Amino acid sequence: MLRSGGVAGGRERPGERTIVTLEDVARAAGVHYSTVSRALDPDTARQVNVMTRKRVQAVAKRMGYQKDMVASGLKRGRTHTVAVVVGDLANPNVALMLRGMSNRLEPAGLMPLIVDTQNDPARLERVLDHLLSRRVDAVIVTAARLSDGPTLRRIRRRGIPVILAVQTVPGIRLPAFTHDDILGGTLAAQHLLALGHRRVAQLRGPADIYSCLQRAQGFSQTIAAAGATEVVLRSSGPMGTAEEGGRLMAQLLDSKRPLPTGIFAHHDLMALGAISVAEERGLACPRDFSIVGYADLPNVERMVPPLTSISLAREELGRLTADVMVELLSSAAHPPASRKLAPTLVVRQSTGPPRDFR
Amino acid sequence: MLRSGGVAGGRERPGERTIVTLEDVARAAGVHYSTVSRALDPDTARQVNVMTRKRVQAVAKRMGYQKDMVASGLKRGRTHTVAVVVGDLANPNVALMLRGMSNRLEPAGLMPLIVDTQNDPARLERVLDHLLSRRVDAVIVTAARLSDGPTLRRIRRRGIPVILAVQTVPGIRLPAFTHDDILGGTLAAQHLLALGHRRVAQLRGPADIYSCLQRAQGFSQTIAAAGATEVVLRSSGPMGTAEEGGRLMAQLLDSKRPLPTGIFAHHDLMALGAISVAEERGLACPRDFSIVGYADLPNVERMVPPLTSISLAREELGRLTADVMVELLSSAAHPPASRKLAPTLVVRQSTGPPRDFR
DNA sequence: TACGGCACCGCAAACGTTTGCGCCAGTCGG
DNA sequence: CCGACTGGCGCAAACGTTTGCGGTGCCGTA
Repeated sequence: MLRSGGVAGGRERPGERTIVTLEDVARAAGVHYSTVSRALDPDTARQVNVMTRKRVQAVAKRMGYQKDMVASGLKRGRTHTVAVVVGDLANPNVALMLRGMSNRLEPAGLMPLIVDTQNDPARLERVLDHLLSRRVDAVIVTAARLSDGPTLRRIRRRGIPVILAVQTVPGIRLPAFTHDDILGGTLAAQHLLALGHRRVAQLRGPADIYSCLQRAQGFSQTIAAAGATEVVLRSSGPMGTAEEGGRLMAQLLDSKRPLPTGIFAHHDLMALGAISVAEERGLACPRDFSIVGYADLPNVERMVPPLTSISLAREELGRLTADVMVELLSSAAHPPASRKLAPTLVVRQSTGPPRDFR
Repeated sequence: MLRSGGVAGGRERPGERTIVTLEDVARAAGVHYSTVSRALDPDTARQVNVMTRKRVQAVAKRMGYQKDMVASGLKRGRTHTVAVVVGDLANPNVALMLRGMSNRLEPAGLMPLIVDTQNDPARLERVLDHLLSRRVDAVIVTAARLSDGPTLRRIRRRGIPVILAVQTVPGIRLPAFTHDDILGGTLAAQHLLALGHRRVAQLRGPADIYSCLQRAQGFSQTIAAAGATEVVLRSSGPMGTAEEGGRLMAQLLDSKRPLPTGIFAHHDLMALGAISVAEERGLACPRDFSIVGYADLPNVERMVPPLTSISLAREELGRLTADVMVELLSSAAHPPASRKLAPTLVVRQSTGPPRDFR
């Protein structure tokens, strides 16, 4: 029981947390509470006479009855809650995707339970256990690292539906809704090649993120096929941060080789960090080198220079994933198939022809 | 039911969602399940003999027992869930605050249930009903509009603790954790005055958001006290968007009066939109006019020009609110007192002395 | 030996829903 | 007029925990 005393506290008089139960309504309506339960559930409402049904519904409404989802969840074994595991809530990409997801889940009566792993793989396991204990109906994992495979399989073995979004893990038998990052890398490469760049560099994101491997693959393949030369720098840092981009750019500038004219950064922030470092050394972005970012962060078009980037359909990915989840939980039909969303290239002013072309 | 063979399906063999109950553990340990319950709850563990306790705990661990929080919630009346109502998940400000909040709630065993109202006041009511039905232990509302007062009072009358964060409503008797927006407005005004601006403008945010009223009050008071002249433009739009900022700036430019040399925008995005519009008409930002933003959005320092802005302690606000919530739910002591966090001015390059000073 | 006290543990009643079952009163076909 | 059926509803058993109460043993003291 809750206790006591609050003046201007967050609570009104405690204890008077007056909840209206089926039994209360039943008494007021002069029927058994099982009848009330049936009358209020659309699926069973036709089992009760239309007159009593109307009456019960009226009484319930008047008394402000609200089904206790906790009790219902216990009885039915369905909590109408789906957990959404994200790597970092503050990442604009995930925020947008979450919005798309919420917009679809809520009308379907599903509540997203958003948990943040802080990009800490160890937390994923703890968090998933906690979620299972809360009896969520399903889990959407948007922050899977390559090393998370065993954990994910373990969860699935618990008999709970798991869907991956944004990130996936190769070889895992789970439906995944991702961006086509190979295509993303390819688009970046094609763009640089089309501008005439023949010496390019790649600033790669963390190696345990599958989508970074994909981006790298798409990019390198396309570059190699065109016979251009590529130098690859690998980030060991946490995520695609500006600091990491700056660090890699510094490496590039410090090397003996001539600076590549075209650069592909695995993240917009990395690109921005790289540009900053270059500018400190007197290099200007579209003039001395071109750079393509990734993820098309909000407001990146207002930066200097406005960043050419690979744009991802984030909200749509969220919506798509949610749609599939709703389908999976309601009809329990065939298992969903994975899908990839095609990114697009957005050309702005951080890319141009290489200097020796002019 | 679904088929299995579990090809790419989200589930393993269906139906075998095998959950281990107290009774299962009890059977395996040769005790009554009430004993298991006691042995596993730290609060009651000392009621059971240390030997049986150890044994039961070992068996429970071996069998992978996990308390069913749904059943526990039904029995105890506490779900260890707090709802967090936000206006827009994609807003970087709220994302950061949520991160701070989650970081404090989760270690305390509380799960944030994040719901997005899409800045639609009508949704607030629906959403709150839904949350009550899920028996959340408390609610944190971060998106309150002035018109939401009655709704908030209604919820509090339901006997559930409510805490406001970021936004508050004047005269409401609920603890609120906000930024000191009067101070924010004052800082902006002082900065412009100190630079020598005597004709200033204010691009105001929506009038039903209390913090915008506060910003306006702090700013106007300070300007008036210095004897400078101010022109105020009111946004009718939804939120502090770039479009809205551009629209107000256009109004300002279209008016007969000479352009004010110093501008205070209620939001960074409004400031950016205003700058864009001005540049389209051949005006440059620190040269022809100065502008101060608000909220210090991430990466705003990488814009052109890097924006002078009022910086808010977002994560800290989240942490603070969460701390108070944890306190409130655990000790049930005195009701918490409201607090305001002081914002700071971050001077970058969108402000400088007025032209006639040079 | 009797008895109060204590530590430990089992019993069973909740919490608020859902739902299979069965009862009752009509209705209908034969 | 009887049996079968049906629509409408009540009964009660779950779902998995928590927890007040009481019952066992066992100890120590009188």
